[in-house]
Amino acid sequence: MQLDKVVAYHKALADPTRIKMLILLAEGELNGQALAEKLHVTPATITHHATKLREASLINERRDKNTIYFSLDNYFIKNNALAAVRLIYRTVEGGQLVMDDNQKNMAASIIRNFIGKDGRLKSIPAQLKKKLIVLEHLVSQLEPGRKYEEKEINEFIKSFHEDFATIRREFIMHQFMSREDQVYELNPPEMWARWEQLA
Amino acid sequence: MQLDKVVAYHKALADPTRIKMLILLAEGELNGQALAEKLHVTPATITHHATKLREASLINERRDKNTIYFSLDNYFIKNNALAAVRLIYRTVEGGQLVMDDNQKNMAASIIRNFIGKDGRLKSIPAQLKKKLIVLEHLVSQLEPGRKYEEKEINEFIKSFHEDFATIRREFIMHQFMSREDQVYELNPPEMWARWEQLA
DNA sequence: TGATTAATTTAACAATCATCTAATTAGACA
DNA sequence: TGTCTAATTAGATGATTGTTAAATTAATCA
Repeated sequence: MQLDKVVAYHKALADPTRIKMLILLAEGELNGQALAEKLHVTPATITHHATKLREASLINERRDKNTIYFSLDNYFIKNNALAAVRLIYRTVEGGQLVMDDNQKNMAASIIRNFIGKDGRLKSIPAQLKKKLIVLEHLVSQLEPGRKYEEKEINEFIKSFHEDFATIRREFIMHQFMSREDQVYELNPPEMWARWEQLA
Repeated sequence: MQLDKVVAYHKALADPTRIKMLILLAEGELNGQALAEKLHVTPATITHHATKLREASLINERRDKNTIYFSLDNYFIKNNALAAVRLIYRTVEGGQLVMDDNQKNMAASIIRNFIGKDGRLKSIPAQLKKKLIVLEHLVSQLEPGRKYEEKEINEFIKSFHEDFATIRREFIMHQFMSREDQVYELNPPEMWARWEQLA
């Protein structure tokens, strides 16, 4: 995850014509001339941009007779999306956050304070740092990648605390989860709000 | 169209010096000269890059005496990281309506007319079509799925125009947002009032 | 083979960009 | 007031970039 690769990825996406190419290709593969026509540029321009996208591994090509069809490389597009965030915050190693022992102890003690022996949340911490620690603790018990209905999320939260509306809103607000069309999903840990350097 | 926003975000991250600035700031706030020293560039260069990062909302500033301390805007950094991916793949599933170039140009020119170089709204268009274009432009800068308190919405609007009450009412009237129990939320774009076929 | 079609390369252009030096602004403080 | 100090601006320079028209390559097919 070196700096140059991250820069290259963002350079590739830092042009409106190239993004439009990718949007078009998301609906299916297209050849150079078709792209040129739809975007009102010349084929030479498409070649130029295709080269940059290919260098960043964002597209693949397939040859049929003498026309070349471009298609998305979904793997690279999606996997580099968070590369910059990872690099900047450099907190992640194999999906898990790197904390020093001090921080681990501090988090454990706060969780002990706010989570009862029955596993339920005694109260919602008012202090931001403590709140983030507790929210992270809760959200870690959700399944990554699974889609949850709002009702399921409510039930999940209610097994910890009555005020599911507030906590659900906090999940979204601090990027622990995202919602799209009534469907909730856990965000990758890179996106979670961090508490480590808060006072 | 949020394409511009996505491009701006990736442009901001498409330079090694800027990424290094963000990496340094992830460990804590720093002033311009400290950054200049650590990166072996002149303070003028830092100012230059800070301007770009600020325009993309990736950093915040705090003044103490005559020193300005930069810090990360974690919210914007993390929330834009997936913006490109969402934009590229959304068109497929959403079956979103696509504007033709005429309409794009018309919208761009109206936005140019009513939004100053500082990003603020010069006046509220009287003509419905123009008003919808401008409202859509404003509302596109809100985060889908996030719940906003009325105070937050007011602040958001005030960063564009003094008359937040009128504009907030327009947001509701044209279904850009909905309000429930004092909590505001962006509606899905399918609900937004459309201007495309107005005279 | 020659004709056709798609893609690439080349050369050129204007625009943008990163960086520097030097000059200027804006606050702080004595 | 005048002197620091930090930041910004202005102007210049060299590099990179997006785009095009024109020439060229590569593959197909009659």
